[in-house]
Amino acid sequence: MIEDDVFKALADPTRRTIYQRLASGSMNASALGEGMQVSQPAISQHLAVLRNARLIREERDGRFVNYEVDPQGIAVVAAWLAGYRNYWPARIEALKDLLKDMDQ
Amino acid sequence: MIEDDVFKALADPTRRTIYQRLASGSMNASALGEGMQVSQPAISQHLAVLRNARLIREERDGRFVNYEVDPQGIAVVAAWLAGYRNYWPARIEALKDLLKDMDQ
DNA sequence: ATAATACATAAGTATCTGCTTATGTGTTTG
DNA sequence: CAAACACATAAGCAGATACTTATGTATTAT
Repeated sequence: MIEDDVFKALADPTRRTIYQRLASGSMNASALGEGMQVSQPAISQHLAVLRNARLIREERDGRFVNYEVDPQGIAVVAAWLAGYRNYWPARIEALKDLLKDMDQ
Repeated sequence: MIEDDVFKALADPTRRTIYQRLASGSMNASALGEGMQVSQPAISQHLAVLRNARLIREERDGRFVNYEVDPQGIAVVAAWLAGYRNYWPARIEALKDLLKDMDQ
């Protein structure tokens, strides 16, 4: 099930970091690895998990592989969340505050 | 980190089912277990994980423990998602369609 | 008081996960 | 062509996870 793949993919903090980086601009696998504390194969494996969940997609460019966000994956989260709309903080401002707090 | 707890908690399909049930009305642990394919201790353990992520909260009532949705947990997901607003399907109708598809 | 009920915790175990090093595949550069 | 590069895959392993059965702790019913 795709919903399961998406939530399992997002359960890992390293994958959420990768996703966040890609959301700020597509880049290749090596660029993604820079500054991260895991090996190249680990990044590659994480990318495979994210891709399988349709959270990202790839486009080969010679010996490079460019990765970018695939809206399909996050749409699953949005849809899931929409089912619990009653429980969201009512105002969007509250969300923005929460976001600010979460930037460490 | 609470974000990590939330996403890890939601990674398990049984826990998402429990959460869904609670979203449709608070109930005690035994009621939650009914119809599910896991043992009573398993349910209890899942509830502890959900509670630790602030996705649910409990209220003891004699020998019963009533569980209900805690908006704090899902607010974390909403906040996370808000950061990727660019990638959501633009119209809420698209979300509703997706939701319909996801009802098996 | 005794038994039953509601739930949590303990301990053990099979499976899953994320990581590593080693190696493979394809592409580009010198 | 040979070497370097970008990335994926294979294999192995330590730790996490989800489950089980057994037992513990309150609370309520008889």
